Amino acid sequence: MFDDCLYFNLSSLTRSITEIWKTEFAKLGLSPSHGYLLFAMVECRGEQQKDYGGYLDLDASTVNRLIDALVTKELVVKEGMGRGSEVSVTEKGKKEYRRIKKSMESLRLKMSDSLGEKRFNQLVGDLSSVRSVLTD
Amino acid sequence: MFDDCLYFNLSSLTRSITEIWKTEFAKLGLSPSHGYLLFAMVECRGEQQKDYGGYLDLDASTVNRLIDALVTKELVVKEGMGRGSEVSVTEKGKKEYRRIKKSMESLRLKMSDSLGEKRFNQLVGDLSSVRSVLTD
DNA sequence: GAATATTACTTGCATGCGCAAGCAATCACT
DNA sequence: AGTGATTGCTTGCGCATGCAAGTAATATTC
Repeated sequence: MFDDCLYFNLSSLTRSITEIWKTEFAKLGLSPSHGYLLFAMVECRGEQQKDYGGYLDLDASTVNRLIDALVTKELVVKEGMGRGSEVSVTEKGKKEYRRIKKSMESLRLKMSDSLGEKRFNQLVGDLSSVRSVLTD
Repeated sequence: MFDDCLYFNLSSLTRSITEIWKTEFAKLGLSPSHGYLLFAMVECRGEQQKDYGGYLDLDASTVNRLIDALVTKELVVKEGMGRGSEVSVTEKGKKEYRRIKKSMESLRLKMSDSLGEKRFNQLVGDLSSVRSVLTD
């Protein structure tokens, strides 16, 4: 009924894909968001919380809570509170990063297998292009 | 950083698009989900709750709660509870349906304008095709 | 037609996210 | 340096959604 509808297709597909990502990341005891954030923290260490919000396109408050969860899991440490605070990735966190990277690669492979390389690339390209049009 | 990542692009774009849809539907005092459900209820009246779950790709419990919200807004009525219950759209609901339809058309136009007809169609086609591959 | 199995709706709980308001640190201007 | 503005982190709240367990209606089997 809504097969031609952008909103419906996007919402529905996102739920499916999120489910796949969740299952893969559950092996690491993380949600996808937590994994992506930790990944970003390792790749660009020393950034402020708000910068991660930019990379992940998430609200600052969401990033803040994700970080607190990573602290609880001892994957990162946070020194101080509020504006002055600093976060850094622990050794445990760095190990987790490598697993996260593998999970991401494995997911990419899995999707590219099940959709076909061409369709996969087409989709990601489209999404990225539309995203950049909308965030002008 | 995640520009080539399916999950990131999908999640992020869905948040943007949902925002646009929310803004449009807010004019009707509805959320997109409520609007889409009401739309479906008018187009296929007499279905059971679970069928709408199929059309909208939503869990039965979610549909149930959406319906209860529509009842509160007096857009539909529900007779009975539990398995035997029947839902039907009120006159008020049918009027709302026409506005919803207009909103959907207006959004389609808006997106097709800002993305370009070609890119818009490409994206919707891709999403739909990928969705059908994944729900085999 | 009575017992059992299946199905459909409900409800409680959890997760992910944003917004708005609060608070605290830093900056800018004088 | 002092005052006010800005910025960045925090927290409370609300919304959308799913899953799991409960309940009640219907179907199936004998």
